[in-house]
Amino acid sequence: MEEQKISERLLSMHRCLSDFYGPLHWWPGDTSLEIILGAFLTQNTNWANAEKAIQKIKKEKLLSVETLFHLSEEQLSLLIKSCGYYHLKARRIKNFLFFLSEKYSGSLEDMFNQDWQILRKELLNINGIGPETADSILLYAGNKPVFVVDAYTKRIFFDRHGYFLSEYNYEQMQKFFMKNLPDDYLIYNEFHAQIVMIGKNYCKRKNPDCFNCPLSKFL
DNA sequence: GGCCAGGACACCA
DNA sequence: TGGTGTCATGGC
Repeated sequence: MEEQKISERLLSMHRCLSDFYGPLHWWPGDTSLEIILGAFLTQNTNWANAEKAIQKIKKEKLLSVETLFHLSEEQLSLLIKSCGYYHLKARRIKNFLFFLSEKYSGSLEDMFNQDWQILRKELLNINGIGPETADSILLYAGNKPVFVVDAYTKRIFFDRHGYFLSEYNYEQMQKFFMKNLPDDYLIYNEFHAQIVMIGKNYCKRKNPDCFNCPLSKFL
């Protein structure tokens, strides 16, 4: 398909989903710190379990950079147990907090004032932050124009709609969207949120419901 | 009781 | 560079 056609088609899909879902107000979370925590906690985990862990941290009034930084890895792991992989995720969150403290004096505002392409590299250097987590942090907590690719994106645009010629890696898939969509973080935000909704509701690994999927007319 | 969920990394060849 | 094992809880 010609590039212009691909762009038009992607935008058309995006508009179709906007009509279908309305504004999704993503990412679920009141503050940038909460969004960042969510990005770690939902790694290979369903959101409901991650959400429980966040609620527990909020209920204990521990949701601040300063407080979490001084919490031990063990204490943190017990708070986030509900989301699975909790030892691992506690270490990863502590790795991030250590980076934030060392590099930006614990200030998320200073961190997000950094050029986002440099910040992306810095985040990827932290053990426990891969491309999806880094991009979720940049887009949803920092309002940076980065497209987030996840398991649903692959399933919908590769397995279902066959947009990618072969199985692209993360960077290639991301480039596909960023090349073909306007450079606008609001569009990236909303489109990825819509993709997750479609993935959860219509494009499950088993028993996909293509018939009722609002994207079926684009097949 | 089995399968799955909004990844990332260590290890090995 | 690519494939495989590991990390783990809770809902259906």
